Amino acid sequence: MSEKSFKRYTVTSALPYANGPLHIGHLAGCYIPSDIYVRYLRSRERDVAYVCGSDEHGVAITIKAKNEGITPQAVVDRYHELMKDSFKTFGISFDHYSRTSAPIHHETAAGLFKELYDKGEFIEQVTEQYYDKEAGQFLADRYIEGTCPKCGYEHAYGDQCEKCGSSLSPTDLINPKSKLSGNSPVLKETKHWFMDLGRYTAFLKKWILEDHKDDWKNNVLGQCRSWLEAGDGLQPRSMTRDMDWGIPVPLPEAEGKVLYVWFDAPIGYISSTKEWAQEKGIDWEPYWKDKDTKLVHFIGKDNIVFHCITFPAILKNLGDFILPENVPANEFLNLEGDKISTSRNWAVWLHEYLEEFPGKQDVLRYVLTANAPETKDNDFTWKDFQTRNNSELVAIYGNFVNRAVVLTHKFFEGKVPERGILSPYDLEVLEEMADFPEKIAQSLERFRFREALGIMMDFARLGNKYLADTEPWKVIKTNPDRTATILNLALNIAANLSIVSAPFLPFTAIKLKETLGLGPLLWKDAGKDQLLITGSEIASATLLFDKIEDEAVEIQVNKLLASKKQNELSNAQIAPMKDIITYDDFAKLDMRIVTILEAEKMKKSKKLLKLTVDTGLGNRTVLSGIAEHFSPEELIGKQVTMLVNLAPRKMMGIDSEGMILMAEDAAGKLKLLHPHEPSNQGSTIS
RNA sequence: GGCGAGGUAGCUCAGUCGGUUAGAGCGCAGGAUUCAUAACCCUGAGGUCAGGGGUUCAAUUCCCCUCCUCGCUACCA
Repeated sequence: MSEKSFKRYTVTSALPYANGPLHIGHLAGCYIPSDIYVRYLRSRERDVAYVCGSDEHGVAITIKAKNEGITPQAVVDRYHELMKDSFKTFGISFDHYSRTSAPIHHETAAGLFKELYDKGEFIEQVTEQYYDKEAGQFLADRYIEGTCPKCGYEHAYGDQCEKCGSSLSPTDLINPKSKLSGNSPVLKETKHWFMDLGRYTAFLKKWILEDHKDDWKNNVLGQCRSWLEAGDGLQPRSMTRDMDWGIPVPLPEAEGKVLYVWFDAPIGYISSTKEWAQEKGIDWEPYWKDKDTKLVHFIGKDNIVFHCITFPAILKNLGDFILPENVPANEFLNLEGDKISTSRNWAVWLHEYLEEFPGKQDVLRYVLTANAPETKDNDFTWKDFQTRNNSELVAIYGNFVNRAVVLTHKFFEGKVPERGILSPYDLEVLEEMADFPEKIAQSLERFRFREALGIMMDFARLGNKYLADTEPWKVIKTNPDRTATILNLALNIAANLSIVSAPFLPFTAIKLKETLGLGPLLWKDAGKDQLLITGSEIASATLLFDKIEDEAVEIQVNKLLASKKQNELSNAQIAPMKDIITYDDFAKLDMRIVTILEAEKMKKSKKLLKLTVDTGLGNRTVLSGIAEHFSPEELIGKQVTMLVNLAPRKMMGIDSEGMILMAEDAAGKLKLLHPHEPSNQGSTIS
């Protein structure tokens, strides 16, 4: 298979779900690798359609909309624009970025559903599902919560108990509750259309486990095997859902039902291709139906089953569609040791990165490629981000280019010096240089992006070594001609670097080409040793990469720590209720609204403030252990709550005649309690 | 629980269809150097290949067991 040469390529990246912004996990998982791959293919002048789009259906979006009190359309509009914009700024070079709410997608998905229906592909089944009367909708398993029958955990989901890990079905739950309304759902009959995936088992086993056992990634094969060789085999899977958000099922008896989002989402690749072809005025079909087209799906590991089992089964049934040649799924990226989570705000958001690190797209692209979770989950840390920038991009790549350019300006007035006789060492270096493009290409063709990037950096190292070994800054004193040859070669190495690094670092490659005054160059030019015209001017040196200082990294780490703290707060245990008291117990407390007249720090005390308050009954002195939370100035004039009949207590030689009441949050931070509008001094509280 | 992927140097990862001294980058130490963003270049130290058992002349690699991380487990996407 891998030996086959293809006429064209259709490359897809997982459609990002439009219920939140993009983060580094998305990028590392599939957008950066696919973009590198596609940029490489284009450089090789291959015919490519690189398509993607926002995935805008599914129950999660309707719930988000409900929670925010807006329409699902408003949710997806917001995130579609944000994601599209972020991708563009970040340099993900889709040929087309569509969305699943687009009319062309509705038509395409409904049309293909109908085609399968007409072929008799679906099994109709009436089942009983939980229905939330108040919310007026059927509930996905995930949105039912109840007590786990196996371990008694009270917040088990309808599909799984997080505590004991057992898989459940919603009817197993004891005392099920809708997560939408909190009510007890009722069972209600509903009809759905199922694909009988079991019919494809033999075909899928041969296609994946035999035909692709050598060229698909281990993690992908393993995941497929676990489905295909499961004890019960592949089960029929419902392709429709009871919902009002999505693509209506194109059947008269399917009122109030939409296509399952995993039926329609992969078809989004097809409709995106159609939309692109339409705009370009070309035929979309060869990109999906010609046997000479190589279809590649870039996804994260959570999507393997849909791209390797369900979608191929659909394509297979449709008959004239091709199947993916490869599905190079990546594992997951963690962030500073914890898994990335949208709901916990534990993420580096792309749109924020682009604002906070303007012009540093390539740095993130580099770091996420160098540390891509290709074979196992990986960890992104800001420290690593800084180190890779400073000691790899700046010190190796940027430094080499800078040296070559600066030396050329210093010794040859910024003109490409003439090449003279080549030394044996020169020839050796040129020979080595000529091997790099093919080595990088081979790694890229095999989806080994980390490896390819490493080889690219080795090429930059070769440049540095060449300068270190030939020492043009010394040779210039005795032999200007030889120096000219050295710098001519060094500049040619830099020119080559601009070609082979372009898929990984597109912004940098452009800057480098501009600096060297190069025209458009293709992969086939890489390895050549005379890309520059002797005597042509090169621009003065600009730094391709800047150092990232500790402060910039600290800001990011602190931002994450703040998220973590916020999470702890929202998850904090509420203090249990104290013992019941009588009204008489309560009535003994004399609490009043008082005004703080004076406030000063107690000498020799970290915690105590000395306050003078007007209680309406006269002024009192109160010592309060709040100095770490409030400055004296911010307290003066404030009306607060005070327990006035607390027995006086001497602290640091002063009598404290009462107690200011405070609320304490989970983080131990104190908050004043004051009346919502000014009150008379001494107003009682009961 | 079942299935799958992973556990290799301080860190991030290669690798091993069983075979001399297990590799790379970064980090660290030393050297050299000064064209370059104190960068480059050279050298070096660092590993019970998660743990235990087995097969074998030989195991990091194959088999079994245990531990740890992550994913999937079919209505989240």
